[in-house]
Amino acid sequence: MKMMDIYNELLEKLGKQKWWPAKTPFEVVVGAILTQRTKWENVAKAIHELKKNDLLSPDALSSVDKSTLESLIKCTGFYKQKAERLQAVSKYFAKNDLSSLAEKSTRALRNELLSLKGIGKETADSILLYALNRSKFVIDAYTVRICKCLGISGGYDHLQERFESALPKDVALFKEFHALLVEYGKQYCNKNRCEECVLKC
DNA sequence: CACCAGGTTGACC
DNA sequence: GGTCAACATGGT
Repeated sequence: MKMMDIYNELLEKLGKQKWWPAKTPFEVVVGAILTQRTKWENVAKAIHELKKNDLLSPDALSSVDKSTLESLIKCTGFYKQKAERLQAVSKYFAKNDLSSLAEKSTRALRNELLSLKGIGKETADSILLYALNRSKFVIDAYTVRICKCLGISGGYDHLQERFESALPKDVALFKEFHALLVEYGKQYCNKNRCEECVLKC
């Protein structure tokens, strides 16, 4: 099955997902950290709390009292390390505004993001794709599961290379495809009901 | 009560 | 190179 066929199957079944649900690039960054191993529903609550307290900017978030931040994001779990990571990442985005980031290569940006504590490959690529509009394909746990069902095995780098080399370098396509994989995974790839899979796994 | 959720890290082999 | 527990809350 070709990558584009998989995309079209998912799109037909689920419709456009229109990710990422965020108003600003920095909101994507915050969401990307908070959603690690956490349901989006809880992340949305936390982001709402941050907005209510005018903390959804790099300057505000990096200078807010840490225990205050912890209490606001508690519902996302791992709240102590996430508070620390959010502040480290906020300092980076306070120092490097969007126009200065726009001048860097995707490779350089990715390495800088990966050097920050709390940003691994998936979070870095989510930020690159959904906040900075770079054509990096995001691989998550659902993508790995679905690919395994389809007979495509391998780790993060291998799968990412498979998607990126098989697809046109279209940012909108990358965004929608990843969103579809996650949504499909949530609905059909929970351990007990693989049989409803339209991908014939 | 057990298990999972849009991962990352550091320790250990 | 790979594997593994720890991180913590909230929902089913």
